[in-house]
Amino acid sequence: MFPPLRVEPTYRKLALAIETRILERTLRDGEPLPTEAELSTQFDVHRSTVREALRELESAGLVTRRRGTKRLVVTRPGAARIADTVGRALSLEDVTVLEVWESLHLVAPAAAANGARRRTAADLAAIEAAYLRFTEDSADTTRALVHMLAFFRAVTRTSGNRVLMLTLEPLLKLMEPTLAQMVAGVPQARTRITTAQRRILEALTARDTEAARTWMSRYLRDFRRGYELANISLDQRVAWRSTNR
Amino acid sequence: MFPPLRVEPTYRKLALAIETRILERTLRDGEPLPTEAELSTQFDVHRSTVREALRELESAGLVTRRRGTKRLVVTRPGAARIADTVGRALSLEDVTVLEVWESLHLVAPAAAANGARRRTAADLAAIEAAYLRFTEDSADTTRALVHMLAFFRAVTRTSGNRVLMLTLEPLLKLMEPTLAQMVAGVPQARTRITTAQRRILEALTARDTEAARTWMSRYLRDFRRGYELANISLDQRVAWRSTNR
DNA sequence: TCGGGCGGATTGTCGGACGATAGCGCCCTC
DNA sequence: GAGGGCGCTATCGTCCGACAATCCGCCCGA
Repeated sequence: MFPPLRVEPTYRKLALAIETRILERTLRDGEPLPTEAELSTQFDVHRSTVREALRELESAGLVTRRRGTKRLVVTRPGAARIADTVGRALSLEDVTVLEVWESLHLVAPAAAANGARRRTAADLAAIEAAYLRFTEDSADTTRALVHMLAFFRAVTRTSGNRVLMLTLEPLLKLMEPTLAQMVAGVPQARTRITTAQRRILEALTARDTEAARTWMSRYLRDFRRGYELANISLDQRVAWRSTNR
Repeated sequence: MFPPLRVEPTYRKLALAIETRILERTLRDGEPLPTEAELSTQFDVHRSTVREALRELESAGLVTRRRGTKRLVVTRPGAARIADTVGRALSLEDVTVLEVWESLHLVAPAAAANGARRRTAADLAAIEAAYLRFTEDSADTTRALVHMLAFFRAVTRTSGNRVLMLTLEPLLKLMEPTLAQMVAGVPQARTRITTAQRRILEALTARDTEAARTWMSRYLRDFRRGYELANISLDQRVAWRSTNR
């Protein structure tokens, strides 16, 4: 009968106001935010209130502070931020490695198939670069992982679908710990990874949609085999370490 | 050579400390957070600093205030929160409707196929409920949309994969505005939606994996047709309105 | 022209204050 | 004994003001 009559605290209204300006591009990516004092006088609230609003925006990744600088700058929440947010949420839901693997197995082959049609020469170069880096620098597990993830990203980028790219990020982040365990624990892993990556690269080069899908799928299925060999249970919850960005 | 030597402000360290306690389940879902004063004395910082940290956690959805209540309560960032965060990020990337549709067309059929194997009687009941609500209460476009989204959610839930469920949310949220436009603008949309939903329901009931996948896929392809009929360009950027939760 | 130093601007944190109200217990009534 | 109203107190929201640290831009001198 009557409207819900909910009063939002000032800091929230303020955060929303600034967020709106960012969303509608009045404040654009890269622009510095007005100073706290300025916002304080413009909105006629105390600086403490402004600061609470800013912390909210900062945590949302809409504004960030460049390293060793003072002013806040308008930013788009990048892949890393999203991976963090979603990953944290998923880990709080006690999601299992299997669920993440399934999702990756859904996204990556489709992205590869899509990419086989649209890939440009530059895309291929990026993928090949990641592939080569893996072959040359996979002795250290941590570094090997970096290159593997880069390969996934490069392949997914060929799909030209930014939603998929964003979706991929949390999955990679959540897979990383167990993947590292697997690579470290299975001697033949590196060879098999190299082979699969090469096949995928070849398929993309040849614009062979189905081969790209198939090899990506096999690549991921191989991970599962690796997990078994390394005695990693797929039913365990995903690991999560807070990134102290 | 030397460590990066980065000093984090106190409010960030504080936020991280509390976040860690939540992540490791020392503070559990539903529990009330200590009062600001308590945190202030425990960590020996000023209350303003505590409040800045709390705003960060609040914005991350790790703590929330129940309606008309004072204390903050530990929460898991739910689907709505994630949809919000990811949706906002995607809209800032100027993602197109096509990209979202493609992603949905990737996730939903796979979820349905998966669900055809695992669905329980309760799952079916939930899907049927959504289906019936749509058939009975779709005159108003807004309400029709609610039921359509509920159908998607119910079907995806049968997959038993919470990653997929979480992935789905932002997609639905981003599709909603154009979907509404389409349903409002295409007379035969409601009939076709009803048919497709029924087929999907039947396939899930019969545990027919491929039929479930196929019909979900057709259902979504029909959306595209509807977009054309309603003269909605797939290349337009997704709409976004800030949810003032 | 370029390096370096100086001063102002801006952020991070603090101490404290005060009104509004949610939460809780007390007491009163039936 | 149960239920409901009332008032107290704890807690939040917001504000005022202060001060140190440090980043930034300007100006000066070599």
